Amino acid sequence: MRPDATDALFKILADPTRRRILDHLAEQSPLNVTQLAAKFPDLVTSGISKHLMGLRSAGLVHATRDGRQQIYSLDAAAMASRLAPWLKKYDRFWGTALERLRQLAEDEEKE
Amino acid sequence: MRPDATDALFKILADPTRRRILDHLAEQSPLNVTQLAAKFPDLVTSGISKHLMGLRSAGLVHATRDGRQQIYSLDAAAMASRLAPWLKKYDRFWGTALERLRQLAEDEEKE
DNA sequence: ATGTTATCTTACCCCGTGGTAAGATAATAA
DNA sequence: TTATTATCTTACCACGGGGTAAGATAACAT
Repeated sequence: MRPDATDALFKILADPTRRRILDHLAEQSPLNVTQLAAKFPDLVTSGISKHLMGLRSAGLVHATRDGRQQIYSLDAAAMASRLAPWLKKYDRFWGTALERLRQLAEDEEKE
Repeated sequence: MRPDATDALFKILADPTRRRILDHLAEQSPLNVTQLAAKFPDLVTSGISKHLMGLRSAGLVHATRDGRQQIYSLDAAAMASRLAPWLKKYDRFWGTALERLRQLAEDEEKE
């Protein structure tokens, strides 16, 4: 009943805008708040900042300060380790799915 | 802006009760609605039914009818294939994380 | 046929939260 | 110092959605 770490992770990942922020940071890191906000023309900077605060307190990104700017980077290792316990529950089923995933990645590389 | 398949997936996975339903179905399938509802003493059957309908329309579980009972099973292959496109975006980062995941699974088997 | 059981449907409440706007804070510039 | 820029904070609104309760359906029992 009381929310655990996995609950917090999926709650954070539930929002499309936050996942898109992660996508952008995966493609290019680091970025400051205004650079990220520029990628979302129909959103306002404070909203992006709020999402980033959430992502940071969830530990999926980390921020360093340069002057007055907060510079965000993806923490992919943290993402993987937060996700692992949940994925592990279904190992029994998608042991083959991981193979398939690896295959997808290899197919991608060939293009 | 318009929601895509990944948005729908994470929206469905966002709710802790729905993930727990998936957990139960991973542990034991198939189960009918009342059997599943019995696992959630502080929730009412109609709520569980509603969640199951959501999971079914998201394609993560499938239901067969036996008399007047709807019998639900986990569709782990579907889960994996829905999750793969998103996971694939981060392959570059957690190529090693997949190894780590496999390692976790192997450690589990030893116990 | 009626009664009963299992599930779905509908309507409703209410809390959480994404989004915005405006003010506060902090750091650079002049 | 003052002005400006970048970010955070706060307050607020509005919508979505989880949860419940009660009614509707459908299938079996008698």
